Amino acid sequence: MPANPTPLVNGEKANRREQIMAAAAELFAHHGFHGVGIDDIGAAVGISGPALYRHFRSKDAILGEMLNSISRYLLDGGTARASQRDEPGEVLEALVNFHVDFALAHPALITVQERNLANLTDSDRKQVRAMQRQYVEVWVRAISDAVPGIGERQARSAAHAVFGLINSTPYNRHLGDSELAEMLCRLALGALHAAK
Amino acid sequence: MPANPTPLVNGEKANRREQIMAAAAELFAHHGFHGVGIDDIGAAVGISGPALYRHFRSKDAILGEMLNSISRYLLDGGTARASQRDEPGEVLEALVNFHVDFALAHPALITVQERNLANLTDSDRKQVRAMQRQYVEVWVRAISDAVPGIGERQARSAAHAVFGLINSTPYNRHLGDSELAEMLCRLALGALHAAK
DNA sequence: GCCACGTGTTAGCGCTCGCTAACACCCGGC
DNA sequence: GCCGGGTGTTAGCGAGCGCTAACACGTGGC
Repeated sequence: MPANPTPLVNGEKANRREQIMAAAAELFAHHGFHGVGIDDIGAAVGISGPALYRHFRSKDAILGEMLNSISRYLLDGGTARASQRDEPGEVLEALVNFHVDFALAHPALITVQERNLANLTDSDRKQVRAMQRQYVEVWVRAISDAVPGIGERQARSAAHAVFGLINSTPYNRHLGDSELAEMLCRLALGALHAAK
Repeated sequence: MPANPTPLVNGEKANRREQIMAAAAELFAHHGFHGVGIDDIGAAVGISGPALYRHFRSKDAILGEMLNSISRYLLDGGTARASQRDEPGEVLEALVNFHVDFALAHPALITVQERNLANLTDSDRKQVRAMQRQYVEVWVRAISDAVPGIGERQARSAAHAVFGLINSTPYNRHLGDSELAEMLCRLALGALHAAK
């Protein structure tokens, strides 16, 4: 993996902005965007309510930045992995591994991205959707190349279905991480090979 | 534009309660529970806000009844189909078909059930979770029987993953219904056969 | 020593929310 | 003819929301 300076969100000794984003991600994932108050987010990082406005322009901006960075991370990582390999089967496997790793490492972000598109500002939503579409296209190409005789629309449906499969990590805590990762990869590839 | 999906327990002429539940399902699916107001739900069925309280005790009660009826429908349908067949492969196939049919017919309900468990009353949540757990157990048994050598925890993870796959229908509108149904069944069974 | 700045606080605004109160109308049964 | 139950209306309550205002305090540079 090429050194990616943007650490996405992780909660330890990050600076305040990143702390806030991590806490907000957990809260949004659990209660939904409208179910979380400014005060809740503040309390989760040990400051109180309005102090957030020293770091973000608005509550919408927190969600906007969160979804933008997730989409960008997936799109960049996906295109990199797709262009780095030649054999169609390998490309698909690399994409599956990449997405599984992300879903396992950041289940809250997966949840937020899946559920809260509708709560974005118009302009944020436009940007996020654009990146999501491009990410899907990376998968569609990979699937089309790896599964002989599959149509483009079938490939797109299969891609969405496999996202659903992999993104089940938030509900899927019965196995250890590495065991679950292996299982999800096997399931995803099994599904894709049965697609045509 | 009242897109009206046929209510779960379909009385042929939908009475007010069912109308309200259907409208609320669409709205909850799109905006999230806290993103929808009483007035929005009322407006969607042509009455205004507080008139809802002639039919439901509270906004929570609407969600509670919705999730309860979904869970009950899935559990009843799943157990029926599982007990009606003998061969393990057939049981699994029947379960997949059943769940796919439901997800295709009621994408909004699938979305709401997936996202809004946390917004339920404590007692409602307890009931719904109990039924969901039982439904998962039906699947776990079917998978354990049909996939030789798979462990129980692996089967549970596979079940959740396949739910995620099938429940992708809300994002998956590129194929016609019957084509998508066939695709999802094939993907789900392909995944499950690759589970061990 | 002092000022500018970054980061925190509390008070409170304007608005929306879920819900109740009070009232209005329709309609079937006696 | 009238009464009562079912279903609708509008007005308005108390609470909670996102956000701003006004102020406090520590720190580094001159």
